[in-house]
Amino acid sequence: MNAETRLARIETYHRLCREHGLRNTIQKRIILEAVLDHEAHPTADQIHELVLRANPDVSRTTVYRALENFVRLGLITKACHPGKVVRYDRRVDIHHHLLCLRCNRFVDFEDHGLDRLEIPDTSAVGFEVSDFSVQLRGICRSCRETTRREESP
Amino acid sequence: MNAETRLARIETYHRLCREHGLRNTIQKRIILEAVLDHEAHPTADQIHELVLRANPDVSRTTVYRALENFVRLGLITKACHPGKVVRYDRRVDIHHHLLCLRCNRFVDFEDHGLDRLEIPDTSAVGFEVSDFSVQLRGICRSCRETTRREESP
DNA sequence: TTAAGTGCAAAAGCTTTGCGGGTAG
DNA sequence: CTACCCGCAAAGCTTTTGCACTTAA
Repeated sequence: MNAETRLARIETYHRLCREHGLRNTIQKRIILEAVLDHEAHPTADQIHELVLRANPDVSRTTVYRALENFVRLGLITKACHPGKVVRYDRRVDIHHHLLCLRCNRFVDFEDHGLDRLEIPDTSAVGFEVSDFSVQLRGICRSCRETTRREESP
Repeated sequence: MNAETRLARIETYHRLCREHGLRNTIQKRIILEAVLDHEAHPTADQIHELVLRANPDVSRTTVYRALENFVRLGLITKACHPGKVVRYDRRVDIHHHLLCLRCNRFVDFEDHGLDRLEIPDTSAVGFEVSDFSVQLRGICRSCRETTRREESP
């Protein structure tokens, strides 16, 4: 995430705090920065670990609370994946994902063709769609290489 | 799920058991049928509840083990969603999802236009894509109605 | 016969909650 | 000042594991 986008997001955070009567505490600020600096799709606990480097006194509970807060404000999102632990995502714009069916690796994938996908009519089911994302499933490079090595030893 | 598809899946299960040297036990059979009969995206615990109706002696542990087994065999899949609990899906064919950003409702969505999406080139990242799915995010009917009621009381 | 599968109990891991005290606005 | 927020400890869920016993093939 480039410095400009990062700064803009932090400004948005301050604005949303003012608008919603929320407090801008040291802890929340550190937690937000930790998510923004994490490229992958971190769990609350992974964020907590990062946060501890900046301030060893921030509790796990506060991290859980702040992250849910940020999601509600639309500052970050939750990643949609098949695992059993919540993962957060600093990205709020349209992007897509690759999922490895063997090792569950879950990474971002950029493609302008996919971005231009035409959203179908969902009025029949009463849904008002605002956003979408394509998930591509398959086998990642390292898993394919592992398979090849096993098959021809 | 129509009776024909259901039967075919159970036959596939028997074939996969033979091919992999796995046993066809009463428990696994009941658990498989419970997933096939569940239209939504059930958790392991929801499946366990259903299973208990058919046989009150099947343990939760066995349900967890069997479901992971079925996923590995490709008999069922795991649903990709933002929650903190694993959800299973009896569907293994191409289909799409609607996610309500307010209440987290997560439902299937059929659209042949989306089915024909052209899979982009992922060779640069080393992924071999076999499958895809589109997730449409927005607000569901009942959440929109709740909002409207709150705004104009 | 024998390796896969099962149930139980216990452990492990993730997330939320209640509460007393702290602090930003 | 006061409403929001914090840290702690404890509870609440979900999921996995070790082990002795059972059973399908």
